[in-house]
Amino acid sequence: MHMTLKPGAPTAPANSTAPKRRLRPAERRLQIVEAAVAFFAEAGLAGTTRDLSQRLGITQSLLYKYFDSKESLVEAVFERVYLDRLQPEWRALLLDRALPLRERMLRFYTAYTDAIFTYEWMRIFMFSGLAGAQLNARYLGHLRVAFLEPMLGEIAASAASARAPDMEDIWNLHGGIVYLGIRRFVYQTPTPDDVRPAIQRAIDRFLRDFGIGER
Amino acid sequence: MHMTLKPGAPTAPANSTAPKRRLRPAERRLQIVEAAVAFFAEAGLAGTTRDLSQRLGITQSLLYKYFDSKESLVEAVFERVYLDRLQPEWRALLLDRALPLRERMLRFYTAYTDAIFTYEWMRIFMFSGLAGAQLNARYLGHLRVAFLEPMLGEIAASAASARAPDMEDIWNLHGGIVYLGIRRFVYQTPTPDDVRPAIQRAIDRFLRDFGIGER
DNA sequence: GATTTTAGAGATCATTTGATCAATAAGAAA
DNA sequence: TTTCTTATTGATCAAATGATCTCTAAAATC
Repeated sequence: MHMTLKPGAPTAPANSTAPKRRLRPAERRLQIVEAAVAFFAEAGLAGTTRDLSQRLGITQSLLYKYFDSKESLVEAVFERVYLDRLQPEWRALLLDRALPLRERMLRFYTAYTDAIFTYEWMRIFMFSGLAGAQLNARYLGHLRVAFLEPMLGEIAASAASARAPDMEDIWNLHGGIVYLGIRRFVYQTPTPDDVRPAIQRAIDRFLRDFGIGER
Repeated sequence: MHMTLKPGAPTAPANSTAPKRRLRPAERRLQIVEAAVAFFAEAGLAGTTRDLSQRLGITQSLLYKYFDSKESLVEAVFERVYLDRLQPEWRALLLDRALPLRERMLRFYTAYTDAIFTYEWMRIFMFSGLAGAQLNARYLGHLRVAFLEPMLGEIAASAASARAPDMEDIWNLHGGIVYLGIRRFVYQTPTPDDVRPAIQRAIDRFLRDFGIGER
């Protein structure tokens, strides 16, 4: 018997509302990329072009009209998934001393987890990390410089106690929060529907430790 | 061009010290499983049997003398990787009130991260999680019942303040620590060589939050 | 040393899968 | 309506890959 260990095509109905019509290139391309995001998130980056095309209700060869290779399709998927997830204004939010630091961090992590706690993002990020894609390192570097380091600076500035956090403390806070998404979407283990209470407690715990009271 | 997105066989020298001799079945089987652990950790569970056999310096067909299918080989890999990682005595350690709680938690997480912060374990755990293997959920369930819930109980018992942690707080602590390994082995991003200081700070921060002083 | 057992190699099969290309028909242009 | 463009299909290729089978030679047994 010929067995493969890849997840393959999980029971996915071919687009049942099949108009079977010719689409304008731009539309079709977008449709393909969006389906590919969902498909690769589920099946992994080793998912086959045939399974993807079946899910779209188009022929496999049509994919090659829009992408030179599977690799370039995956690249388009990355672009689509990563693009515009990190909002530059979050930086201003974190630095806005008109707001209490706790409030700023709460808002930041609420917005951040709203953005990345999706089945597609979480899993594709993991898949690409495991595949050794440079993207992840760049993403985390950007995250650190644009948001986490400013956050660290603000906490240090507010810290009443002698102790101030270092970058590893920040990563610890960050990891504790992100782990919620990993449990939910990678390990597919039960997690609270609303993650905000857990996040709030994590942030409060963190700030309290550096002498920044809730009140 | 025929391109595949799988990591394939990363520049791995075929066992250069090739004695090329006949091994007794038990030895050969073990040799295969150990090589498979390293190989699948690197290439993912979709790595090919041919690449694995090449790395071992044996023929691909020989693998099938020892395993019915690739699937059963992967199962043997799981068994090898998961088996005996979690030491039952850690539970007794966590419950040993002769030791300060902080000390118990410190020792537990030192032992735990010593056990799982390896390239093989971290990556194979992620791969199998993404592949939808039930194993991960079972593992985490076991971890929770055997260690994390006892830990939660001990913290609640020691908590001076009115507030006591709930399971999500424990997962937050746990996630913050495990994230170190994810950064190192999955995202392959720089992390401190010695993780103990960061772990110590995370534990102290946690305990302090529930009124359990270091001193 | 002769005989038997079986670990291992090598060839090969059947699918799978990324990719290509000529033929077709849907829709726009005339 | 007719003509033209091109999105889409269907057939096909070549390489990759899990699996099987026969044969050989190393080691165990006598």
